[in-house]
Amino acid sequence: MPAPADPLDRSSESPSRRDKRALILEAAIHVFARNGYHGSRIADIASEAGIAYGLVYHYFKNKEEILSSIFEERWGAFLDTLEHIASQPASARAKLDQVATVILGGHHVRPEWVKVLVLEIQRSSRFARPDQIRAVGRLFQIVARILREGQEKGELRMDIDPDVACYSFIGALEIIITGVVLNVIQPDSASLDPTEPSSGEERRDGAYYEKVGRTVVDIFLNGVARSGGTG
Amino acid sequence: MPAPADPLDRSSESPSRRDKRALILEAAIHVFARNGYHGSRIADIASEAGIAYGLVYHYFKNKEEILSSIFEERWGAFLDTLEHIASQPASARAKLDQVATVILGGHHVRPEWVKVLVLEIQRSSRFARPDQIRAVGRLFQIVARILREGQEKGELRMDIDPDVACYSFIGALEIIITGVVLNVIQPDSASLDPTEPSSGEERRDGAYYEKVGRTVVDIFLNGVARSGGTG
Amino acid sequence: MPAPADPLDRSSESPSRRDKRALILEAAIHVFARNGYHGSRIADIASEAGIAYGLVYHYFKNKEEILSSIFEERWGAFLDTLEHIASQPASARAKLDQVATVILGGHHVRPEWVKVLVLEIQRSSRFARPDQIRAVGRLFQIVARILREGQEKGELRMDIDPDVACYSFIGALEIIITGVVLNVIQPDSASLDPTEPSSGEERRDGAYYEKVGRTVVDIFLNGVARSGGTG
Amino acid sequence: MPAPADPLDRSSESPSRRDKRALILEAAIHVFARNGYHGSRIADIASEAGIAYGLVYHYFKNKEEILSSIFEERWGAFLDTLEHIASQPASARAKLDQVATVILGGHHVRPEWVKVLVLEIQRSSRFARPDQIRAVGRLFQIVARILREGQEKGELRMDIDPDVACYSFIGALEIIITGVVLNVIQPDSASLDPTEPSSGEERRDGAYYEKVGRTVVDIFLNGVARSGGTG
DNA sequence: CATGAATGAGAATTCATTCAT
DNA sequence: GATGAATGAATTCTCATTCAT
Repeated sequence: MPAPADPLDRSSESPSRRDKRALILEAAIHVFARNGYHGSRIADIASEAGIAYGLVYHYFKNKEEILSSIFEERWGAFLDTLEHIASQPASARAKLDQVATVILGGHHVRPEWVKVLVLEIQRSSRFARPDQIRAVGRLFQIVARILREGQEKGELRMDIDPDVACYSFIGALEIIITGVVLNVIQPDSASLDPTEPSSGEERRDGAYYEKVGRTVVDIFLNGVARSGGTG
Repeated sequence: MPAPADPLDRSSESPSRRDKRALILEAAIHVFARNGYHGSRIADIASEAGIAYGLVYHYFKNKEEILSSIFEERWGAFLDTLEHIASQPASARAKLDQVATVILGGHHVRPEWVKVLVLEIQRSSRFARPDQIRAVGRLFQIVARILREGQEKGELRMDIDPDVACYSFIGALEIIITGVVLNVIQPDSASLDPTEPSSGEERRDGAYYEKVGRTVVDIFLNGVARSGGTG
Repeated sequence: MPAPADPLDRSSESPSRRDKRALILEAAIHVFARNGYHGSRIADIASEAGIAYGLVYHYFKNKEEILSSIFEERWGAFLDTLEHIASQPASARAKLDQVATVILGGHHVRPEWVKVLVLEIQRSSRFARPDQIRAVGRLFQIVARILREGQEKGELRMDIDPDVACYSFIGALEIIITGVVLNVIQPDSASLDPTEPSSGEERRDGAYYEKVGRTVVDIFLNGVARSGGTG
Repeated sequence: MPAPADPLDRSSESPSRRDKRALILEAAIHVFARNGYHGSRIADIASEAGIAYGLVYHYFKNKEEILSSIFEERWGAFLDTLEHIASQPASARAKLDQVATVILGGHHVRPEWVKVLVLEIQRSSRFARPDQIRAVGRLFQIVARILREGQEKGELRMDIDPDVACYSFIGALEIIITGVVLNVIQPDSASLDPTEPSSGEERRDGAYYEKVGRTVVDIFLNGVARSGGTG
């Protein structure tokens, strides 16, 4: 797999002069990830970014706009990546594999981003603007579309509702991320095949995510029942 | 199925004289569900409970203790119910059916409770004391145990790790609840078989949850792949 | 000197039935001494006294009345003792010796009482009622009277104002008590004649107070100047 | 005596722009003196200083830090002055005269400062951090040193302990200040030689303090006993 | 653009006091 | 008398937001 150009990474946007804004967002992500949205003060973000207190208000109307900016940019990039995956002329299985890789791998590479997206933004969605709700909904739509096209190509069962089935797939991935983020799940070699080569924590986590991703797709496609026939 | 005595309901603890405490918790659940933990003031809880401001502090040390009390009591009851289900001499499939019913039905009957448990507590790493983490972990362990016993009885595939597989099942249910709670998912007749009888919203939601629950279990057991064999 | 029946001690007033009031005062003294007036809650006093919360309000109108009751009773007894000393047909020196013994010894025997009288009441005197002000003033008047009578009997210099001189005497004693109470002064054997017999802390403090008392009276009477003649 | 450049006065530190902090301290001293520490609200201090509520918290962590800042700065300046006096090549008597003048005169010139130092801080064991205790102790050490050097120079009796004797001197001065501060002592012409010229309250108080100061030193040096010899 | 002082609305928490039982 | 639940005013401290420089 050709290093899929980390879809969440925008740090290459030149954090020089014109993009102090990006600097602030980057800092905000770290601070939000560490202390939560409500536990973070503007002052924390400013000092993390190494800039003056009031400057934050030159670039953002208020605290909430920082959060929604993070959402819009990161989530947008994330959706673009998924959209790209969904549009390929590959099998549903291959697409789902890639989706799992992006979602789990995303957390592996940029844990703070995921932490903020999953924990802080989704939770504050109660106050969400309609466009944000819709943006979250698009994730489901994209996966549902993959499934629907899989049905059309005869790869998947016709008697399941793609709009419900997508929950099973996304839910599995999301709960794993949440679990890791909250330290309920501890990615460790314990559940890994010891014959696989492994070096250092970095590698180990990566291996864990790979294995888990494969399992999730496997279960989603084939089910856990013996010989596929209790239904 | 004989309405399994709503396992989350403890309101029968006589909210009369001796249980002002329960009254406050009940009020807090409503308020937290409506405004979120951070958006709720003690004053709101007090007025929702119809008591004086300071009385809240007779029963709870501080705001956070209210939240964790809610968690401990409701989550404990929830786990007890699951434990009971897991201990029955039924098939894995039957148990998973019941688990889905309890989780989705729980939200149907007491949306506020679920809202608070899922959004305010479970997703909040900030309040996570070790014992709370552990309590959340028990949910996974119980489901994993159901799967493991299913394997032992030859009902389920041996080549999947129950500790990972349980994420797929729980994740599916949780994301549905979250979606509904956040209004991303709108339970409506659109995705329902129009031939089923339906009367009023109440009924419609119930039917939706039933159908979704069945689908989730179906997918989890049999997979979405055609004739169970892409893996 | 025949153990002068600890003049501050009223604990023998039978703390049985009719004197729950005394019980509360006793408890209040301990609590005030420990935490200061403002740092003490009615609840603390009640629990120290082993009685119910609200009962305090049966015996005292409010928190302040507790403090002023302590003052009136203890201070009154204290003044009575001094009055008694002043009325004896003894020399001024003998009387001053006794005053020093009562004041320093009082602290030795009932440190809490003195702590409350000196630190809490005197500080709250800013809000004091005129009668309290007057009561404090009586201490000075009594000592001044001792001095005046000493002048009349030719024992003391005529060219000093008894109303000012009494400050020198009382001030010396008070600052010693304050110092000990605040732990600025640590009564220890360091400044004691090592030839004196001493056993245990109790004894050591007592000896310290005795020695200090003698020194204070000595200085007050004879001055610190060489051969009494720099004035 | 050429008005010795009021040693406690630091108001010349330009309370203009850069020293908002000093402005707040000044206001706090007034408010504390008027209402006592516990009777003063941050709001009072802010409004006395003519600034916004929250600005106080820009300069001080909390209410207590305001009090201890007052202590540190004023008491430090006070000790510096005493240190200076003690280091002069003068007689013990002259030094004690100056100490009395500084202490009594300090109250005359800046009654609020003394009120806060004496009533709110010195008598409050609750705020006594070790370094504050030590700072108070230094007052005693300085006076004890004056006495010790007086002994070495043959001016003072050798048979008194300077560490105890200093209590007699400081105690006399302190109780006078306390008395005046608490209105137990009313500086008035009553105890003044009516032949001395006097104009207005200002002058009268000054005269009173001078006379009292001289008496205190006189008694401390020569004692009140006739012909210096009852000991 | 940058800075950080200034503002002030909130919100949590405390606790003296009252009151029903 | 006794109890302790109930009340709610009072106050501290926080922090998003504004603004003068």
